[in-house]
Amino acid sequence: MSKDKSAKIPTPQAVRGTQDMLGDFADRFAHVVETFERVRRLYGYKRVEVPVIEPTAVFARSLGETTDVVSKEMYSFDDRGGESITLRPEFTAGIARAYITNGWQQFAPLKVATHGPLFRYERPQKGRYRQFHQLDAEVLGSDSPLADAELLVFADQLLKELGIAEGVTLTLNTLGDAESRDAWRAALVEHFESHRGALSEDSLARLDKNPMRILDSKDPRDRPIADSAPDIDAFLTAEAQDFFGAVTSGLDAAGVAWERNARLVRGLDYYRHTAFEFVTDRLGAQGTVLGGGRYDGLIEALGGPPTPAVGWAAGIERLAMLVQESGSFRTHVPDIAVVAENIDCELTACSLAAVFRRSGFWAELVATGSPRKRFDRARKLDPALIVSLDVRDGVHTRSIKLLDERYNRSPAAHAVFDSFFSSP
RNA sequence: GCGACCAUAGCUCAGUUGGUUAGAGCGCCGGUUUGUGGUACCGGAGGUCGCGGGUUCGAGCCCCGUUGGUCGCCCCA
Repeated sequence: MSKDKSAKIPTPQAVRGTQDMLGDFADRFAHVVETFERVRRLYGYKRVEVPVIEPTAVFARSLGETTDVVSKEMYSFDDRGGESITLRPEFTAGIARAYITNGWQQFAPLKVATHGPLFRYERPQKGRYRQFHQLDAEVLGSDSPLADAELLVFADQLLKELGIAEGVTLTLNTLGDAESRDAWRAALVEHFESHRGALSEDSLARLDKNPMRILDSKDPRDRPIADSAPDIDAFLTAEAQDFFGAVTSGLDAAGVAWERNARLVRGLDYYRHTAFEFVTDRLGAQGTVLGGGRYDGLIEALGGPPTPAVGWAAGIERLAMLVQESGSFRTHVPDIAVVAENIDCELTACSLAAVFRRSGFWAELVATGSPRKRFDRARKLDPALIVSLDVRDGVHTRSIKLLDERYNRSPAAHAVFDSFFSSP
């Protein structure tokens, strides 16, 4: 063997913006997914699975004119057949594609839910990763405002059951129908053009590319101009007004609190009517916990029949961080620690631990290292019950002690323990 | 793509105006307290000070570059 340290094999690093999860955080992550799976069933959302990879066209089409996003922020590559493939940066486009190519129109209106990894080539920061994970819920083929309302009530219940609704606000806006939206957009452009000289450099660029985005600019120079810009309300058609009214009435009827945010916009043209975000100030610059809206124009943009649809997505990592902060999720600890305090007890302890496990208890066996320190190490596992096996002066001893008074399976564990030592 | 801050033991960090052999706590391993106990004490293993250059008699410390991380901007489907 070489003693030359320079010959040491370098360990490859994790890909930038990806993360490894262990223990508590991974448990919280799973808890978020499990809660989502439970609640979506209460609302009758079918489970749907779509590929992680799609032809690049699926996302390029759905993202339309925002060329920066398509060209710079997607993980795309050519496969061996020369086809351009993209790792999904969102769920909606893939689900819309599946809806069209599988003829799921026959099930409309179709309520579906899924979760899994997504990929975006962005600069990592708090709550923002290159591989991240989302929960997703969509209703395809319904033009009813009650579909929007139900989707939001679902989201609200999810956050409440996760115990993180405190400090999270549902902010809501309408983008109107195509006619309303176009009229509003034109009025905004006119307003911003008239204040062109006072806008920030960033917003001047937005004025050409995506003028509605000036409304939520963070630059203090833009705020007065953005705040004095016209709201969409004056441009809403009667139908659009009724639609928004029906959504908010549905929310009120279901007891879901909401706030109007007339500055909440969506950059893409296929978004219509409802736009919403559940926001918090506890996640740094990434304040959106769950967001979505109605995208009546998307499926048509992908070459399908005109199909109204509405949906939302939520970042699992962000939800897991909020779960951590709220302390609403208890760390998993073992039911029982079985300690062999003497070498002659190790096999018995091993056998007893196996019996506990077969009886449905999470049992940890502590039978290595210094015998004198095993009990202390077992205590540090924070089990509900602790079982000690020892040999004192040649006599085998055993004890089982309850450490967590709230633990309700203690009698069952005692029964297993007694039975183990009374059987021949 | 832009900016700020950071990088020392497995983890969290200290390390003075640049000055002998780089430290602590936690964790890990072993031993002692012949004990129903999360204690205390003793000992041990573990470090290319992110990497590469430079300045200097001398660099963990100063300078340049680089890589990575964090946070923010842009973007946000």
